Amino acid sequence: MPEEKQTKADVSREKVMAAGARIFRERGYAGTTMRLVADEAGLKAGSLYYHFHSKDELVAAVLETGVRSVWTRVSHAIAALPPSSSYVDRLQAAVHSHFSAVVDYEDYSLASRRVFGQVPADVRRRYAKQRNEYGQLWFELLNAAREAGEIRADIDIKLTYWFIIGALNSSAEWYHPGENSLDDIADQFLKLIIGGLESAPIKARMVAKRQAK
Amino acid sequence: MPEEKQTKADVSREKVMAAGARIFRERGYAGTTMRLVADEAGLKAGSLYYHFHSKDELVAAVLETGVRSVWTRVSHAIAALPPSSSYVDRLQAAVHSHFSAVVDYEDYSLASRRVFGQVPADVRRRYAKQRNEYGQLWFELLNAAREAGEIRADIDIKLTYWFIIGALNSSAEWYHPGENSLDDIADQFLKLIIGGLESAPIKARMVAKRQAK
DNA sequence: GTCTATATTCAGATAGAC
DNA sequence: GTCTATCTGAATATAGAC
Repeated sequence: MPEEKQTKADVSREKVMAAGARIFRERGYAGTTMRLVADEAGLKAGSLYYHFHSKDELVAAVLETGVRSVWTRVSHAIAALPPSSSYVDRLQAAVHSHFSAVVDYEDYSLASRRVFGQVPADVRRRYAKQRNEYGQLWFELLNAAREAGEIRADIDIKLTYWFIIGALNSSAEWYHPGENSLDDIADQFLKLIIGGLESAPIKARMVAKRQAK
Repeated sequence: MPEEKQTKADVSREKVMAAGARIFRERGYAGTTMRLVADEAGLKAGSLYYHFHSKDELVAAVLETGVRSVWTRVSHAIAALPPSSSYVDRLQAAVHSHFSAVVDYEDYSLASRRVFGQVPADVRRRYAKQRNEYGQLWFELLNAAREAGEIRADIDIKLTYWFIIGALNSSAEWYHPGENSLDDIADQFLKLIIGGLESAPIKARMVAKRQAK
């Protein structure tokens, strides 16, 4: 095999990208300077251009890595379920794995959130396309769950998607490891998403009312 | 009365601030130049400094206006309810008014989202303080609802707050007037927040299971 | 591969005329 | 109040030594 290991260039490239994610996350697109990225990566500014031909190429790589990481995690989590799993089970796996990925790759997640809308139009288009492809996974899941009667039929799927993803993605903004465990938060989110806020007595009354009709 | 109307300076100041919100929203903190803001406001760059002594002062005003607008809208909506209203009613009013304010003041909402974390530390501190004060309104509401037994007791209030606010605030990112009406979306969000995703039959089964214990 | 220059462009902010 | 003109610092990107 020609390349069995990472070359020195691969290692440096990854370091530069990780540094980029950190700085883009903190300072946005225009606020990030190649000097700051270089410092964070332990290089000099000029050296970055050996790995990325421009700032745009760097930010594109960060964005791309961000979606891909989450996407991979979520699709693996769903694929790992037994085939007999219900759609609600699958949704739970998706919520849990998306949330944990957003937190684990927080530099990339937050960098994406922050610089999307600030990057040049062509970079944004490529990234939006990729993000929509990942979104398809959710659409199909939600649609299937609805057709199977496992989730309510009176709510728009696209809206549901935005709602869930919006809530989950914003978690990287405030999550501090240590306060609550990641699993704990994911479980509470699941309860909210699936069961909603209403308390059991109220829920029972609502259900009774609906069934009385 | 000394000032019965807005002075010319007031009018210009507001124009500059609105222009600032638009540009900060689109390009982030560092990506926004005083020249771009001036263009948008129909002035020359130098003239901005008559109204705001620095870029930081401008961004601080935009952030401050953003929270204040939403806060005012939400507290008025709650105050307008009959005193006999349930906590769930109040929550519904809060969700609806927060959502509609975020959409109505979308330049300010999105500018805040995007530049928070990019602005100088002292500006960020002031804004975070104000945002937390607004958050108190939600904490108190959610706590009261829980104590009254109207919402489930097995979920952390702070988490619930982040969940709801995260979902609502992200709406400014994708909302396009015309597709769905604002009220329609707000209603669907309410259904999700209060009742959750689960369909009526599943909900009934869950409730029955819980009551059987 | 990474370094030390350096060119070129453009930003925030000020001064003073109108 | 708004303009024009300009100072000063800092950014991206390149060139060429090591």
